[in-house]
Amino acid sequence: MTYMTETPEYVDEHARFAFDVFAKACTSRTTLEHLTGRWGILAMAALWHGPLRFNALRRRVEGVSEKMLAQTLQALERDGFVHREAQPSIPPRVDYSLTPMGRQTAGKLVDLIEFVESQMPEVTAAQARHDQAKVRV
Amino acid sequence: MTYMTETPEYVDEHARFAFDVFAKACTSRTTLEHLTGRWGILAMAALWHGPLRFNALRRRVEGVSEKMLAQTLQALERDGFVHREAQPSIPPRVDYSLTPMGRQTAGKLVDLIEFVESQMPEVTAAQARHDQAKVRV
DNA sequence: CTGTATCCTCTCTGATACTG
DNA sequence: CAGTATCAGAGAGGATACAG
Repeated sequence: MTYMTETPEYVDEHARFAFDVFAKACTSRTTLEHLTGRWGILAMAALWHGPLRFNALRRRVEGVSEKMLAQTLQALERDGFVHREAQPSIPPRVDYSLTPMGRQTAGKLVDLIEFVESQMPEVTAAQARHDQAKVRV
Repeated sequence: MTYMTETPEYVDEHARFAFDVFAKACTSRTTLEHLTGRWGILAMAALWHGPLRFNALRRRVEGVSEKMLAQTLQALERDGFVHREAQPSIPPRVDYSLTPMGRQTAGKLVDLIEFVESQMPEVTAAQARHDQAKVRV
């Protein structure tokens, strides 16, 4: 599958770089969505500092249902970002943790979250400006 | 809104850091979703190397409908990541570009995309292992 | 060209109930 | 505790038509 259907006419060195970056994203769109989806990014961030059991994870990611958390974790496990370790005991105990690859990825996600959070005052200000401009019309 | 409803008992320095990171994400969940949503991240990446007009952007983000692209851009513009410049000419011409804040953010998103892409061979291998293990059951 | 408006579909999501 | 199964609603998303 290709996202890029045409090459910009004004391709310079910088543009060529970006073009490649974007083209590469195509093959990984699904995986990327698992990571950046509504619950994926939160689950990864929650696991960032260490392993968690299913219900502990659920409590940390406020608002997630059992179903969605299970679904999210299954996708992330299949992609190799999350490791699932079940102990065949009664009651069952399952620990979720990040794989080495998952850990690197989570680091970048946390970095993104932190950056966005640091910009929230500016975001809020921008929203206010935008809304006020609309009212004037 | 709070995502964290309990403090882990085993909080050490590292965990406390992660805890804070995660707690901070709460206030910016909506903004984060605009950026990491299905079309948001692709639009940001597409604008990474320079301004684009509406339809050029649409062609670069394969599969996006007019409606969703317009919606996505409006959200990103309102949040202050994207600048929209319309020329009152016939036919109309509208250029979209990243604001300074948007540029920094897009950099992190592109970084994430590139990293995930670089891990795709491992992801694919993990998926194959996972699927094969399932079959055995 | 750059959108907006409308209708319609379909997936995502959450609540509930149930199993091992 | 750690899920799975099922159902129903909400909202994302797409196709089409139309406006400026």
